Amino acid sequence: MYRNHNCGELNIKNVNEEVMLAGWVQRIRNLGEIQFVDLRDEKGITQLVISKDIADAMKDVTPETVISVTGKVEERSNKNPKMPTGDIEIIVSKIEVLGKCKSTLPFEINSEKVDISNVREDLRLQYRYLDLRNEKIHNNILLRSSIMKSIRKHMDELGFTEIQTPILANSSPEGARDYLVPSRLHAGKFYALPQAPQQFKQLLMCSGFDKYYQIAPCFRDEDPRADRAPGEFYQLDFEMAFATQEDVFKVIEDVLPKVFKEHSSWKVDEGPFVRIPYNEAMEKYGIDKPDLRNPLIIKDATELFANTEFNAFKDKTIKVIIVPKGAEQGRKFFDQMGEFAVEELGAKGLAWVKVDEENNLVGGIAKFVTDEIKTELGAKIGDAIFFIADEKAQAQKIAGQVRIELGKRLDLLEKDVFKFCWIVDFPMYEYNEEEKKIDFSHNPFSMPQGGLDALSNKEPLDILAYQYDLVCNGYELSSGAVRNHNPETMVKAFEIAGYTEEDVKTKFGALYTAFSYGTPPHAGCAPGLDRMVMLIADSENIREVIAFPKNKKARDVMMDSPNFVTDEQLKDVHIVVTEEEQNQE
RNA sequence: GGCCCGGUAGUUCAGUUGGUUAGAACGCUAGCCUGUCACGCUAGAGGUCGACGGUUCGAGCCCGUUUCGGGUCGCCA
Repeated sequence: MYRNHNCGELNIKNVNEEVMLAGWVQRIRNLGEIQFVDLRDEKGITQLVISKDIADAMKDVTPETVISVTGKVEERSNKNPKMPTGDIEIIVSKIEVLGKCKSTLPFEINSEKVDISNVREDLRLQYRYLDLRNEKIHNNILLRSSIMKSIRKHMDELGFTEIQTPILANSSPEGARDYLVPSRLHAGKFYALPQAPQQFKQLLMCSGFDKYYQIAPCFRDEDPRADRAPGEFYQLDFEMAFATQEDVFKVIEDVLPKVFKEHSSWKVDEGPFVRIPYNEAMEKYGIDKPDLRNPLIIKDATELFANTEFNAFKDKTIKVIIVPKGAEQGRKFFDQMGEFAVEELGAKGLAWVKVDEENNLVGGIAKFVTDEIKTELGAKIGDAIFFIADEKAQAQKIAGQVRIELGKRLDLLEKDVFKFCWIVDFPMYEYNEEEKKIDFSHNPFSMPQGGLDALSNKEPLDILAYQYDLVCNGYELSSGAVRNHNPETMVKAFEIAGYTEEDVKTKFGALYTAFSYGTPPHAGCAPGLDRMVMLIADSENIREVIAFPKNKKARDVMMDSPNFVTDEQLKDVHIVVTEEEQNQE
């Protein structure tokens, strides 16, 4: 009816065939007696030739108009080697306009003159259906589909069962803010969209499903970031019965390298991935999601400066970053790094020295750095050394950010490679300075290392958890844990964070009760799908890999959502909106 | 919620110390053009300079408020 070929498949072998093509007009080159039209569909572009005698049919045809054409395939006299279909063209005999297009578009589509990523993002999101015609972003969505297929294939091969869990779920007191859904049948009560299928998947373990997975939608009402989607996102959520941390690692180390390799030409780390204990990560990288493409490593020099004369270093934790060939940099570079550290990071300063060609310490704070210190740190001829002095946690954090910035400014990152690592042994608890109490540092359902015994006998802040993060190129791809499947241990773990047994029963009743009916030890993980696609697509903006993303304020500017609803609808769900609230818009 | 950056033609941007009628490129419209493929040439249309208020003889530009958008910190078990 509309077409018998797509726009990407005709070639020299089809010459003389009578064909029908349909698609979008990408460009019209009108030379008077003859017009050339680039016709585009998802599969490619084919050049049409419109002669003077049917030029009338082009009257309503503007770029992005949808047409169907009939014509004969001919070999081109001027071939275009840049196009897959560049050997042929279609001598058009008939044009049918299937969908007219306004002559002025909100932005140029598939223009080689304008980079779409420079166009205002809110405009692109308002006309997302047009934006998705752009090849680059269109391909991101196709890539995402292909990645999901690949994930399902490899998870199935490992014996996982895909199970869907409810979207209308319950509010959970810990963690992110919930998206609430008012109940019509139960006045005053609310569902919540799941922040993750956490409790459901643990219950599936109790039910005897051996290996569960799902590409699961998750909803969190928190502010977004460039790498964090507003409102909703997807995870490859999985959980395994009778499994240890290592069993979970093996699954990831099998599936992810395959998925990445199938979709990228970059080098991909093979399993087993590097394991870095949380404390070591904070020491060496100053962050719990280190980018291992960056070769710089933070060293500790607190002991070496124990008797220093330099006031800024007295009684401080001293962190050191040695930059090979850093001595080549001029004064300006060191000044700008210092400016960055002070202004952006809140550092008190950023001290530095160079090791010159005679192996002497010069510049910066050279007079406070002894040769002994230089030797102990392993600094060599041509190195620059940066020093960060502060309270321990702050010094780690600042050094971590300085390390990242040095990597950027000196272009030190290894190219075209995906480097994975596991951050393991997260602390179970952390101290909440504001509320002066102990909080779960990560996931309250994690198994503490040492179990009930550790909870009963160790300092809470010293207890580690079987809790791990998967990191790729500086992005946190996933959290995961061996779960706490013992009701007694669960109650004790929550007790330390200030919850009573009654709280646990009320808030996590199903899980608590289920665990008393025979639940296997289980463990799992949930890599973020959007971030995976973003990494593979080599994009720095997560909205570029989501078909219809919300903006920074969690609004869908295309559908104009969220929005007011009718009084009838409100009445149904027993909600009263005050005038004041309505006027705020 | 804090901090930073931005809003000028359909799009991307320029706009000097505050001083004629606010410009460029691309796009759009019209005309010319038979081998283009980022076609070319000629002409034209297109602006509440985000909004409001202030300073000034005079504001796109300075000041204040506000709004919209992005980045980041908080937040994200």
